[in-house]
Amino acid sequence: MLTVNDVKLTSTVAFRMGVLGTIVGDRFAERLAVHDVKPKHVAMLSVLESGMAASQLEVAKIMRVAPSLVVSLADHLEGLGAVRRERDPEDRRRQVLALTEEGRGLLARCTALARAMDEELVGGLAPEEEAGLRNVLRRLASAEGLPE
Amino acid sequence: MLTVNDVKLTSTVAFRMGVLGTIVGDRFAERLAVHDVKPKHVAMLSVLESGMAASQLEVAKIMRVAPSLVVSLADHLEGLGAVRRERDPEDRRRQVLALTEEGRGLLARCTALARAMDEELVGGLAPEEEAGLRNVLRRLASAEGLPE
DNA sequence: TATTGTTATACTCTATAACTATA
DNA sequence: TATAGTTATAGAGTATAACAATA
Repeated sequence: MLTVNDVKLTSTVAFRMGVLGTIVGDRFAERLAVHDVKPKHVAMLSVLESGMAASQLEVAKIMRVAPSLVVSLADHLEGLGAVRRERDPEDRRRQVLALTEEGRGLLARCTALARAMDEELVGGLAPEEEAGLRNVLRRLASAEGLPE
Repeated sequence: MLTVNDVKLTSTVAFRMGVLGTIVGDRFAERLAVHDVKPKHVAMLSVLESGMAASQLEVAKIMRVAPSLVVSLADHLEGLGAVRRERDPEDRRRQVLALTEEGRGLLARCTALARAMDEELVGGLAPEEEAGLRNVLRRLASAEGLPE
């Protein structure tokens, strides 16, 4: 082959997803600030709501973060009244995290913020383009072993 | 309305793009390590290659990072022989960053890594799904004012 | 004075390691 | 001894502020 590879870095899926992910994540974080939470706090609420994990160590594994980070996330959410820590009577080492009614409301409010961002993000797309994007994101998330 | 909003946070475009962007970005960073660079270094090479910016302050604006960060990125790339700093004779305050041949080669090798990741990422998609994804990512990037 | 680049400093996020309580 | 959680510490990444050189 005599032709050269002139694909630009910035047009690769990997580079664009990384950059757009950072921008979208930062913007989500800014908006979450009114509720005094960060994306990882909301991710934790979501994990608890799904019932996929209850103890802090289980939550850490699902979220792919260090157990020590779960401690501080849970501390903050507990301070907001969004979660309660309950000792497992069968194994008193385990702290079972329980979503409170306040926590469910907080999750709903944060989800509403994400949906509002979605409208801004995909508002300029044709319906079939939006459907295609959602479908592909769902499949990529699934391929990465992410929940839902 | 009596129905409740039961859209899940994890299925929003905003949340998924943020999470997938982090995963993809981290993976790209891991692979770039063999070339002793990080994503921002490669982004800078790409900006220089595009000719959209030359002075460090211009590069900082295009990349949306602090000027002080451009200093350390340029220091590192200069150490690798990928860029040269040249004082602008017309305004000796300006450091014009010039991509070297070595820098072009480095950019090409890093772009090849991104393309290899693309194949893994979209390999499971149908051709029209992949085309749709690339099209949508290009439009979202454009809407965010990103280059290319 | 204003601007470009640099250096010094501090802050955020998160992981690793040491430690406590329970098993 | 091993495990769940916690606390202490450290590192990466990046911004802000102070500074130097030039305009």
